[in-house]
Amino acid sequence: MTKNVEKHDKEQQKEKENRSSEEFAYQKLKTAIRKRYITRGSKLVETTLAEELGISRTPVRSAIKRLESEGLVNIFPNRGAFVITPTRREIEETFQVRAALESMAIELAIEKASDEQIAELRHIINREYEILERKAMNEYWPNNNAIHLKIAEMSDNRVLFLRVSEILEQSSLYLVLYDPFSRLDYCPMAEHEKLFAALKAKNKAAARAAMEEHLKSSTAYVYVAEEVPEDYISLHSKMENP
Amino acid sequence: MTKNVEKHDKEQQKEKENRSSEEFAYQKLKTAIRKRYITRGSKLVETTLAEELGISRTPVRSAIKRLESEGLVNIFPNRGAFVITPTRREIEETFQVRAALESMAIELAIEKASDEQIAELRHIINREYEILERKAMNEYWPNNNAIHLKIAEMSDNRVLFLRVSEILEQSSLYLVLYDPFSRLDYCPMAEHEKLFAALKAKNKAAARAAMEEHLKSSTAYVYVAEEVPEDYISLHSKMENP
DNA sequence: CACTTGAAGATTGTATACAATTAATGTATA
DNA sequence: TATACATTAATTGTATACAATCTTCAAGTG
Repeated sequence: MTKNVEKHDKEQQKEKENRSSEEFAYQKLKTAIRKRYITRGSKLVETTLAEELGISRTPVRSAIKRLESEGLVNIFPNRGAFVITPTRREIEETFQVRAALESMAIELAIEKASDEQIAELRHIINREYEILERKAMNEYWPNNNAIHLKIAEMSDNRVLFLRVSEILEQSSLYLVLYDPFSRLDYCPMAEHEKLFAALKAKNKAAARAAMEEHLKSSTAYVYVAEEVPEDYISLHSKMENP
Repeated sequence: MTKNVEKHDKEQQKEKENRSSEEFAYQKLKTAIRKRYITRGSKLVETTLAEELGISRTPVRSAIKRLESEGLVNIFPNRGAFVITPTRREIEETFQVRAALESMAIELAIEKASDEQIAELRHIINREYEILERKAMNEYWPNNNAIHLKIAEMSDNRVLFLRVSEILEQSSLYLVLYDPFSRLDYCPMAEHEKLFAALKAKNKAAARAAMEEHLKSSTAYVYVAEEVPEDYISLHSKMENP
């Protein structure tokens, strides 16, 4: 399950330079999960990963804990760490929380944003069209996230920005985990345009409504391959093991 | 600075039983920070703490990382971990985010709460009067937090509940860190009654307004002993060292 | 046959030793 | 005197060894 983590002794050494081993392990694991080299529910065995990455268990262990605190992994004491398997309910709940944060962000953005920031946002949204034209699907999600991050940044509330970053990372992983072919038959450009229009017009109510609508429809497109029983794994709670 | 962490060899061994060393260190450190045995801005030296707690550096290090992920500590790579010194701005931003989460929570609570849960909430609020009559100040904050947690629980959204728990813990620490005598000349009973009334009447708009008002006035009572320059320490950002 | 029981192996949790980095101190030099 | 540099001490980061715990699976028991 965890064999697909790349391993090229020399190159890895290079990548590792100027980074702590823990940071290195963290990045590798995170991208391995996001790119689904490690599938949902699979166990992260410390010794195996340490060997594959060419470092010791200590930084690997540390990296796994960090991934847990970010909600990408569940740790069961004395039993091991597993990539999350979110339930339908968890996904919906997460998007609901995300909506609360992001709709506040866009309201604040209307108050605080500078013209430069609005222009930058426009630019990122434009890039979305271009990416889809080129069918460069691997660039799609980063750019989509950049749109939401930009809005959070415009709120001029650092704490809010950090919280949005976290939950954005988590919720976009949900989409990835359950999308078997990175199909993306869901194109939110119209919704992004609505967001932008309301923001530019400084219409708070419309902006909030557009954000809530956008995130609600995002949730709907999560493809839950096999319905997971509701009590299967609960985020951050140490229950039974898969 | 970190000398006041208690150390009674035998008792500690007992407390430690049935818990991992890391959990033990985490709890000890957390309460030491909350009770201000370790003051804000002070450095957490791994070897010292390990000796004081009678365990090795490994679990101490791990516990510190956990505290960082919860926002009670800042870690500067290769330099050490420090108890947070939040700026006025950070505090206000945090309360603003908290308001977004909790006002959503109370709206959902109006939809979902059972009569039993409402009765339980009433009970916790009543206990507040009783605690203040007895002047049992050490019971005050836990009970106050219990009120907010109960409302979050009533939302029937586990993800939201966890996020509220986190930010509640963080923001109540802010109050503690800057309140030199645990004076508590601020009595939010009237505000809690407003929350309850709106909840019971199932009036969403009033409930949201009451929550926002309540948290806004809480912020105002944070006593920032010495104004910290705005760029002093930024939460979660690795900048210069105190 | 279902259900315990009990080693043996695998994996996590902790301690400790060593390496790398930073902070502190003292000395030389302009 | 102030500044730059070098040396030393202190602290963090990583590797490895050992201990505790869980999982597995086979043998025994009702």
